Amino acid sequence: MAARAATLTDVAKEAGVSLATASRALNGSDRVVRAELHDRVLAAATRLGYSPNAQAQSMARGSTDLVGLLVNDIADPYFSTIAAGLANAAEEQGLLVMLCSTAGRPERELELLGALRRQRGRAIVIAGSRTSDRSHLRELSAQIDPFVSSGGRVVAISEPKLQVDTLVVDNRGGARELASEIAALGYRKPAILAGPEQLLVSQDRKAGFAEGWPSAEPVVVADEFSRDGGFRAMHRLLDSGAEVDCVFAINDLMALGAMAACRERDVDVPGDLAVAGFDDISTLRDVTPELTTVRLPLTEMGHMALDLVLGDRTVKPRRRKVRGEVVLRESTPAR
Amino acid sequence: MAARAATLTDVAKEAGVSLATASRALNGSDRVVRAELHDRVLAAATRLGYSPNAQAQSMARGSTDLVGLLVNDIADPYFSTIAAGLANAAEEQGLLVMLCSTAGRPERELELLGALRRQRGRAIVIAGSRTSDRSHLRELSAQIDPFVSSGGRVVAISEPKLQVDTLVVDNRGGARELASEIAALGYRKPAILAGPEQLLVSQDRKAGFAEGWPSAEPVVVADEFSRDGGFRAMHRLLDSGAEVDCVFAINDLMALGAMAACRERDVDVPGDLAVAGFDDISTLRDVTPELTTVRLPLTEMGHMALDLVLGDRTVKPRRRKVRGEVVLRESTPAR
DNA sequence: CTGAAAGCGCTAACAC
DNA sequence: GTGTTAGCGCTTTCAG
Repeated sequence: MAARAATLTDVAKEAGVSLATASRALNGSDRVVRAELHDRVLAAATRLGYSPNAQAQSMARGSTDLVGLLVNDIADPYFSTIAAGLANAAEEQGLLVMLCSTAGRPERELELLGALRRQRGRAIVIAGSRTSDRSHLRELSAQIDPFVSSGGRVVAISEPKLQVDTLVVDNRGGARELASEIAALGYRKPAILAGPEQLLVSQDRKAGFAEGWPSAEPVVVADEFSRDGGFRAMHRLLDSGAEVDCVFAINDLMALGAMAACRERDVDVPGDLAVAGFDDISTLRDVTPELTTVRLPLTEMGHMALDLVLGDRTVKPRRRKVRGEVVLRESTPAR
Repeated sequence: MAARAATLTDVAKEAGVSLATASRALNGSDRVVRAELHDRVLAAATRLGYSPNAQAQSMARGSTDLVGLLVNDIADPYFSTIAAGLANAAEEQGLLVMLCSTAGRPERELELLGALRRQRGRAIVIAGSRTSDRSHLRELSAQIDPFVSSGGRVVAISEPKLQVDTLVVDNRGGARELASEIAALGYRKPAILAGPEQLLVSQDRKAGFAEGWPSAEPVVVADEFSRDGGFRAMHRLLDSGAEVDCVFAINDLMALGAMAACRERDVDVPGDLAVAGFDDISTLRDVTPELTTVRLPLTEMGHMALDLVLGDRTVKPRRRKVRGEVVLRESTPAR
């Protein structure tokens, strides 16, 4: 019934003090309030079930305790792990995370970025891969630039395409190393299960793998950046009759789908075909055969992103490189 | 440099109109603004890179576009899938999700709930399981009650322990059915890998399974509610030498850990031991052997939670039951 | 140490 | 149609 939440004015009245005093007592201002009044205010606040209005506080103070997070799909373990790292780091600093998920539609990025900007968070973390779409990039910048020049901060976890601080994932290097390690195991005929053409992660990992492979040009099949995409891509690869002895799926989820497809077609992994992924998603560490992959420190990346975006701002667009570590497991045995 | 973001006043001045007109042009108020002025305002806004201040808007309007989400661990696929469903549903309604993750420390729930309350969101979704800790429950209520009675809305996805709208997951019924279906397959000596004693999910699923099992009392080993917990619990179960032909892990993650432990000890699943889980986490649908489990419509639950919490509020604490569906797969073949 | 009052950026009566 | 103005709940000078 009580349609209205208790305000600071209510508390002040209840405690018989001024608004200013109530404010000072409830939040550690530099001014000190006499112990007796202090207690009276606190008691009144409790009695009224008072909770400060964060919106009003940020208006008055001119700053918020929010940080925005923009991801492609929060259900994807890649992003949810980063989100977890970020949420923890944010919590340590007393910040709240505003979550936006484009649910796989990169067009939505713009709109959601706008929503995040309106919230006037201290910082915005953009965690999805960039695409090669130049006009989209321009539109993003049109949101980002005014936000930044009015004191907002933005960090991207991706390819360094935006003029903002960036946690640059070394996709290319990781894939290159993976390729050469797999080649060293004795494989000769590689295929790549790629994601959507415009996604830079996909391009970079694909290019890196090709670079790292000593001789043959890998066969490439592209599909969605998901378990189902990997499943379909693998089926198409098998249908094509291409002669292949190992498959690099652009991420673990696709690798998972690929292995499922192999199982369905009675292709033995790794007997008939070796499979490798990228990311090292933790829930996938127990699949059989254990998946060779490139480990990314996802949780830590969440932390790092916040550190970067909240850190010293003297240098303008700062880059921080994140390297992956090749983890060879059962799915790519030595031949 | 420009330390200040453009305000509506700036835009109005730039366009040579009044504040009110600028406001009306930028947001579809019921008042109509003459086309020419309208365009002038829009142009000015673009020129200035204007973005409305959501905080100020909510203050003036007296309502926000926020919904809070409180989870135990956003990296856990159970929660991230619910979060994805919720985020999508929220987006459809033009709402933003504020995410808080207790990171496995239920004590933090209180504090985070307070933070969410301060934000004055339209609604708060509490997605973690309740515990049997009565004093904690009371403290939660102390936060929730004033929020609700001042017009806020709260929905829990869990056991109906809080006096708020609740999406009640039928853990007990699901586990009961699972037990009887597994028993019908010919198993005789069950064990349960449970989670922390105080967590009601764990209690309910355990009790349900025991109820559904026709004869023997299942052996119970408890550990953390995670992959590693399942791993350790299974090792302890095997160490104990208990004679067991099937294991019910209280959730899929624990089941995953349990299977990993079996692999390590050369216990064949399902040859030597059948394993079942609960939740039907999507990334785990491809593990081998395929895991028998109870499927929960997690994404949909996110949607439902928002519907429930935003829906008609005439009836006070409403309950909506979510039933799981037993999915028998390779990990529990007929004997 | 305490109180009065001026905003923070915006919306929504209320006038014209 | 458009403009004026009074708040929304809080912090923070500025006086006392």
